[in-house]
Amino acid sequence: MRATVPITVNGLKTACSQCNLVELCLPFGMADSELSRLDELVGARRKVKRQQNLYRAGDRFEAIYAIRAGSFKTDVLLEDGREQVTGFQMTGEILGLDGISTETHSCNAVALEDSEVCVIAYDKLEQLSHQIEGLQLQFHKVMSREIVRDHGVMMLLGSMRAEERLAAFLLNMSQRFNARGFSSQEFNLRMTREEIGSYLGLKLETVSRAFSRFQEDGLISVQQKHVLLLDPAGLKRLIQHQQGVR
Amino acid sequence: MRATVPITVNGLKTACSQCNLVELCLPFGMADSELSRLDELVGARRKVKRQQNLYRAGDRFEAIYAIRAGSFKTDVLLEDGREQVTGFQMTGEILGLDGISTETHSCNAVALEDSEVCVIAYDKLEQLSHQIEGLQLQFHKVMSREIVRDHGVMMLLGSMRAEERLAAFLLNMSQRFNARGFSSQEFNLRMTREEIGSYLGLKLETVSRAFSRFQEDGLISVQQKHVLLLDPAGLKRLIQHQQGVR
DNA sequence: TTTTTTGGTTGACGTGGGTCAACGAGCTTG
DNA sequence: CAAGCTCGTTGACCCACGTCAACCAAAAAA
Repeated sequence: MRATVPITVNGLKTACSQCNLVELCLPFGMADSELSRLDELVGARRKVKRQQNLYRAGDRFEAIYAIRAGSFKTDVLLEDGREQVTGFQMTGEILGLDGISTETHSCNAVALEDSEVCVIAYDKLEQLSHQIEGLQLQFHKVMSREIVRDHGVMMLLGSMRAEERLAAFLLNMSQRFNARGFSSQEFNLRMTREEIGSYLGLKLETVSRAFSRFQEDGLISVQQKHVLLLDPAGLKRLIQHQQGVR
Repeated sequence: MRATVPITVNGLKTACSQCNLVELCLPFGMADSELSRLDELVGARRKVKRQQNLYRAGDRFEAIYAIRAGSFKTDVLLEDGREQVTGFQMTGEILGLDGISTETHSCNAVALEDSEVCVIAYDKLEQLSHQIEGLQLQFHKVMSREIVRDHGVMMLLGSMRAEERLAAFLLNMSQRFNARGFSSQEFNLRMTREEIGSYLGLKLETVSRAFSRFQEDGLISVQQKHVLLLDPAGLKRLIQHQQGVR
């Protein structure tokens, strides 16, 4: 079998070996020799405009997606209309893993801004995992990381008070922006207060008040979606020393 | 390579092909021809007494575990002592997936009763997944199912009120007992009110009060850990129609 | 530019569930 | 079988966060 370099709709090569996100994405930690073989994995890129769905709960599962540009939220809806945001995803992160188990997506993925993803056909991934030593392990690590992340969110939702939740959220965003070469102290959130609230199990008013409180206390400076972390250590202390409600 | 039948400490064969839990466990859905090859996967069984740890956060990750008998809880601890139970596991379910990502376990697994697990060396699983067609897919499905389950817990913690959470918990237990050939209406819980509370993001008093309320309303009959679901449909309605707090 | 819409902030007030405390029922251990 | 546990139940009280509502800023539309 020969690896062919796939061509996308917009005529750009979608080669993992040439992507600057390797460090963050599925191929992380793979040997160069293996990496070049990966190029046949990514079929095409797909653009998703702000507010559009990459996939919806109920859609047949066929591929997973690596975010090349932009960001997403995933959420679950209850029959009665209640929404729970289950995560926010940034470049290099993988979307769609929820679909493997039942071959049907179980949540919605919505672009928070105009974004672009690499489409990774799942059957091809399965095949290549059999052949490329490192790919299987990496993929397992990606899934496992998602499980660990989810446990962190459960901790947050189950055992922390409002301000602790927001502090944890801000520190997490900071760390992820930093990993992508952006400032860890200053960044623009892509989601609304309501979406943050849904993720943190709080109402938007509570999120807004917590932001204001942090600003009063000199921990951060906020203006709409623009956040400046003035005292990250202070935020960390907030999480560790404050005793929980539950 | 020849498959050898491994012998455990207690002299019993640990063969997936002869295990009555195949329907629920990792081998689910695999062809008979593939199944027999699986027997070399399970190294040994390990007994874990009530209250003992199968593994702890920080332990080096080497194996995943399939529950042969008994049940477990997994939890995460915060520096300040707060505990969040992230799940309860029953026979046929897989423990330890959290360890793959960092090669270190990120949570604790504690037996809720005297239990026994099949030890599946992870490196062997990786190898065999390369060779056995169906094993890789099944393993991916198991991990994906865990992710979907976690999203369900987030929904519960983030968007439901106390009674809804307990109703969802009871229905989930009921369904899982049923899948194991036990009554879906009558069962004995293995965990304390405090552990249920930690899982549901509630205090034990709140859990206890919700149990009492359900009994008053004729939805269930409880006596300590013994539960009888008198009106499962009523519990379901409670989740769907009650409007959430958040 | 003005108008409209969407998102964010803030205040006043209400309540679900947390806190604290007493008590009782099973289990275990001597 | 008493003594000491652990676990579960229930009541009284309280507070963190939800609810409702007014208002403002930014962004989008006209």
